[in-house]
Amino acid sequence: MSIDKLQPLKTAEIEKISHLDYFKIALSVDCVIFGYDEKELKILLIKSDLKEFAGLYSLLGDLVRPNEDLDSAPYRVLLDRTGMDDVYLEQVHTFGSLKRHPSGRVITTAYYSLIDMRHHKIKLNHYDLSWHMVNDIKKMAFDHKLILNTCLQRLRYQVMEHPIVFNLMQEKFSLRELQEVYEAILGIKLDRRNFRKKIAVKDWLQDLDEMESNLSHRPGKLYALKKQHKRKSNKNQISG
Amino acid sequence: MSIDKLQPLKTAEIEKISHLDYFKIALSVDCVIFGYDEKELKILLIKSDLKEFAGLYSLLGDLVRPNEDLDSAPYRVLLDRTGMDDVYLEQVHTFGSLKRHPSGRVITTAYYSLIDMRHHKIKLNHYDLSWHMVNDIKKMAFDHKLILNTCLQRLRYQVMEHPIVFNLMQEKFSLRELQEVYEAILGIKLDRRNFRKKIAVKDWLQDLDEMESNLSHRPGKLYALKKQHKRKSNKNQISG
DNA sequence: AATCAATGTGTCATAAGTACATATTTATTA
DNA sequence: TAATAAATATGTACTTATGACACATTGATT
Repeated sequence: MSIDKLQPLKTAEIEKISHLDYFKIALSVDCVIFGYDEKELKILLIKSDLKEFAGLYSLLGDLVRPNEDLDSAPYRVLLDRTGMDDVYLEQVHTFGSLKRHPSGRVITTAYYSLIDMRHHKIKLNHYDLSWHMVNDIKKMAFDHKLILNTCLQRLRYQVMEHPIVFNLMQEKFSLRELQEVYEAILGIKLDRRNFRKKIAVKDWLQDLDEMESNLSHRPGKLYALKKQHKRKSNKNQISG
Repeated sequence: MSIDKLQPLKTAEIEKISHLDYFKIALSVDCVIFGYDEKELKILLIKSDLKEFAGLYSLLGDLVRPNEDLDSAPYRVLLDRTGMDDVYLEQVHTFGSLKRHPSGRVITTAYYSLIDMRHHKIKLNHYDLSWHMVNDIKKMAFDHKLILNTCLQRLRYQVMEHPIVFNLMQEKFSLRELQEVYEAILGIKLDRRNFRKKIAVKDWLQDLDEMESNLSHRPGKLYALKKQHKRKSNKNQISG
């Protein structure tokens, strides 16, 4: 069930539960799913089917089920929509202004995720899903543009602190490719020499003693994320 | 109505609303209210009245009302409990594991706040409220120790980036007093000379050309937070 | 006048950040 | 096969931030 499909409550239904005043609020999760392709940061969106938001896209979300942990809900959404279950996911913020959802009182917790698009072109058509360039997005359904901005801000902060960009990369990559991902995320050009110094200090990379191939210029060395940093899923982080 | 007082739903009631499956989850806010006194970081707590947590303390929280913004709820809680309405408040994380509340499915969004204890000793007795040394707290009701830790971590991070400690201070203060607050929050001793350098760079302080008095040693200069940084309340930040 | 207890300040060494240029390697093509 | 194009790989000098550390000064107390 998609949040988009949640219809306004009929008065009778509201009456029925009004003695349980505090169970009138529904809770959802929304996933800001970042991908990377053709040197651009992308985001996975679904066409909104609410008439209020005709033609607009919204984040992938769903109502939290009464019998599931909040932090499990976005994993379920991602599994359903992308078929992936070993993704990086981080809770960012909870959005709960009264008027944010036209169909009723829905508070949503936003998560962001990084996934390697090349491995998951699979289920897209099932659901009207599509990838969009983050930079091109002007307007979205609900308050989803705000949610996107908040998550992007968090991603930009996290990206230099933790080895998370590697969720967007193939197993083997050159330093140029890595730099291009950083540039796409941060939205700025980086100096190649300083970038390499910064990455070298972090000690995240394993030199594979292999080279790129099939390029029309000098190939670069290939690297992989060191094993000890490969915990793509963080299902077992703080949660309560 | 306090969350503590939320009783387990009787089966009949659950039946009545079961067709509205997704309105079975209640949403609350919990406030981690930091104070500072006698060179110690304190936190404002209330005695839990749930038998499951007899003798334990819990955070100040309440259910979010169907007609209030999520981000307004902690302001209401603080106003009710402390009489303050111009406090610093920041949303930190939402906790939603299935088993976190013994009385039913309650998901809670945690906020932290910094308030100057000296101005708000007022309403404490009304509510069984009391200040506790953060360092002494071993066990709390619900998952509130986890929430406290998460908020403390966030506070420690924020404190060097933004001029928020001043919410714990009187209008006029010496650099020594300021350093003591930082030490209490961070839980470490700081070098006086390096601390002063760091603060000087931030350009937060107004030199008042006044001195401390009534000390049995050399008095220090008094400072105040510069006007442009005095936005104690951040009610109008991101929210959606 | 001497002592106590704190304030106020500066330097040096190290680490991190930034701007910037040259030699090297491979594929291409003339 | 030699020259060219396009990218890789790398180092230095400058600036800024961080951390360790010591001494002179002020005001209250004895």
